[in-house]
Amino acid sequence: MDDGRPSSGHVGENLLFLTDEQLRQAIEAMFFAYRGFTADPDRILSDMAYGRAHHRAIHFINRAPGTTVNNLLSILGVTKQSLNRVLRTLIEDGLVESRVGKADKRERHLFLTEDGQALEQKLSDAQRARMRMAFREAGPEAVSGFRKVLEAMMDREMHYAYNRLRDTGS
Amino acid sequence: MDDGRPSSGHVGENLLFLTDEQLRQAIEAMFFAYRGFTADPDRILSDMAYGRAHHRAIHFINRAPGTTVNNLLSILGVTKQSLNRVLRTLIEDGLVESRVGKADKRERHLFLTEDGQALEQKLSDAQRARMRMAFREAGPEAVSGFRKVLEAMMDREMHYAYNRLRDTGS
DNA sequence: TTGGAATGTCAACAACACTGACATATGCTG
DNA sequence: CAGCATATGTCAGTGTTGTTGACATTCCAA
Repeated sequence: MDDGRPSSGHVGENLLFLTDEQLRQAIEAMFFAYRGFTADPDRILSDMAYGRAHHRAIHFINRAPGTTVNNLLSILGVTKQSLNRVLRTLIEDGLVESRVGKADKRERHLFLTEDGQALEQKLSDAQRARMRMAFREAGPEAVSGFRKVLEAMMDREMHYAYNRLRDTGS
Repeated sequence: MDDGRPSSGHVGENLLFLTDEQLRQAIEAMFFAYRGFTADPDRILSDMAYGRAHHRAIHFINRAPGTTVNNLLSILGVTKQSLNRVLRTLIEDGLVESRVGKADKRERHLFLTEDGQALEQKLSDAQRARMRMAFREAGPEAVSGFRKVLEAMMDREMHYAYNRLRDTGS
């Protein structure tokens, strides 16, 4: 293993990229890139009392305003206790509003307040700026490939969640 | 913002992909994909007393055998205290060996033991399997684009680290 | 010999995840 | 209505991973 030769026997032009070594480089690229991906928002958040978990909550509430706690839970893939800790501080600080559901009063629908939207802007501006630069540098065809690979890398349920957001988002 | 139109004024054919909405979708794709990316090793590690930090250390020690603690530190981007906690347990458990440097006896050179290599195999096999599937599904051109975008997304220093590993690795 | 670099260690702390248990309000169904 | 399920919130405890700050040791080099 890891001998730098293709993992399947035949060396076809369209199989060359599946070398174990190539795969490992891709794994490392993913690791380093994700660090860059989160670096800018992390910097902004560390000045406040918030962390990455707050960012994720804010992002998805902004993305799907009125979403329920349960829905957010399934998107974020954490326990309700973990999410609740984050949501509580965001609500206390007036960045998120929690409204009791009309149809089902057990549900809480989550919205960003003006302050919450302002922070979301600040965070996603930074993150988008980096993404935009990377996309410009890599070119349109690369971007399409980038998306394709990422989608293929997701777990099935996450892919569903991703598509649901896509459909309502744009 | 986020109105689904390009963020820059002019709508050229080669700028269309830079819509804020597109960027946001890419951000979410990155988030969901990274979860998938780490899911398999995380599952394996949770059965043992290890976590993601141990995986990273093992990965890069395997990648660059004999690397010094300081070098590993700069790659991983954590404090020496944080890394040391992880390394100590790995050494205690006989997965990593720390040898005093010949030229400079202050330095410790890190190697995986047989057990360490076995675990590394197990972890990276799982991670590569997912990556391989994603690559197969997306196709060679997509893979090239994927790599391009990831590289453009890294911080400068991380890009250097990445290239250093690339050069020695293959 | 003195200063600095590389490493290791101790202590305290914070963010973020987990499990388990329990409470409350609401909705649904028999 | 009674009973069960659902949605949410909360309390307590724990674990991993990160951080600072302080200090010791070892060794190289000027």
